[in-house]
Amino acid sequence: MNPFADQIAPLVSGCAQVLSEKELAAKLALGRPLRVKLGVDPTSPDIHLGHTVSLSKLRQFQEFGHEAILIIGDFTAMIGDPSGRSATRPHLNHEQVMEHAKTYQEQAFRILDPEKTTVRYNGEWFKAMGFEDVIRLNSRVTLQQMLQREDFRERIDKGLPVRAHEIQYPIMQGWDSVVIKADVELGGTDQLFNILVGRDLQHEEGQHQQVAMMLPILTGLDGVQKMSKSLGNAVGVAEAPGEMFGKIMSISDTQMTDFYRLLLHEEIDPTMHPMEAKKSLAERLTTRFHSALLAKGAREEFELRFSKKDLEAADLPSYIPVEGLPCDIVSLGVDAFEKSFGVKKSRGDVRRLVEGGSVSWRGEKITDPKAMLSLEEPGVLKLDRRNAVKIG
RNA sequence: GGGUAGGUACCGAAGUGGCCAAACGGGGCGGACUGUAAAUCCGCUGGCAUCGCCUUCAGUGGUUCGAAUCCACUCCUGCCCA
Repeated sequence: MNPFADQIAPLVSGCAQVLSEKELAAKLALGRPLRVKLGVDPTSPDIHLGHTVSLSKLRQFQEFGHEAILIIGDFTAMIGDPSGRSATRPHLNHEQVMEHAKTYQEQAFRILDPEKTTVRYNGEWFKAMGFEDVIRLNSRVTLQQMLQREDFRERIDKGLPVRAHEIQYPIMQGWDSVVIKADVELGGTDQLFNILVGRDLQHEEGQHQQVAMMLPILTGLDGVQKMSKSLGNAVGVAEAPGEMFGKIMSISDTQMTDFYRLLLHEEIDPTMHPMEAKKSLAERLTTRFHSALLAKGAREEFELRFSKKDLEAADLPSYIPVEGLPCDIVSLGVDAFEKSFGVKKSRGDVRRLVEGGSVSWRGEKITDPKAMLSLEEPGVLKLDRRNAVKIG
């Protein structure tokens, strides 16, 4: 009896596209564990919720007894995946990439089972290739194929540069599949092109072609672009419970549908108030990456601070001004941002916050940037929407 | 290699000798309203300081009382030709 035969439905569920289901069924019918590839490029040090969509699918394969191969693209990260990009990515050196790779792998294991995961760095084989090998590899694809990509086309139409190394990216990602003899490759829908190149190259090498399984792309906090750390719209899996909860609370109602589907694999209860549904979403996701206890705490803290607006009772960082600092509101604000939140603000930034009416001391709004605070009494200094500190 | 069009703040884009820290739009931030939602309205969006000062319009040097704007050279990009 083939242990994998009836896995097709659950494996395909949640995918945006599978090329093809028939091939997947055929592979499962072989009765052996499949080699399932997922590649991640450590272009930033953190994994975010967007990554977890495909990581979870890989996890599912693992649980079904297949072999999960996580490719850390230490070489490809230096080029940067051009998928969906309207500009060349900034070049990262190998040292930076390896630095990121460490935390990346650790964070990926918050979703994957480390025991059952094979981790491979693609520098392992790319570093060993000589120029001759590169040429040989390049001769397998045509320029026209590479230029079919929408993102390149768009750049060409707009007169923006497409650099020669960028077209190497899909070839490299494809070669990864050849090296590890992948049966299946997972990726976001934006990976379709890259994954198909993998199929072509496998075919050229006389291998069976991998099945492409594309997962939907999660939109970031801006509700427009895909979640990405470099776009500043991401929720990192390693973020503190409070941060995570708060960020999820800021998504729009329309986006919630996707978050529910892609991250919880369910539909929103239509009878639920949207805000309640969002709190529940935030709490469940925070539980997933931290714990039920911390998630509950984050929720309570959130309600206290933002719903009841009770800053006094909230658990705020306490702040002690540096010795000899003048007690005018701007100096204090700049120092507090830096000390308590690690955020560097210019005096102008803080002055604008004051003038904009976002700063308050002991519950009283301060709009005069020249105001002096007497710090004799303890109290709460509210700096902006989400940052406040306790003094004294 | 030749021709040609360009390089302005986070992005797009005006400005082509003084009124330019630089129009306008987007984005971002803040406020009001809310549910840290959406929509809407208002304000802010180089740095430091009380008029004011300082650093910015690819880079370097120059012309000028005065340059983002003119000149020279350099670097970078697109397009056309070879």
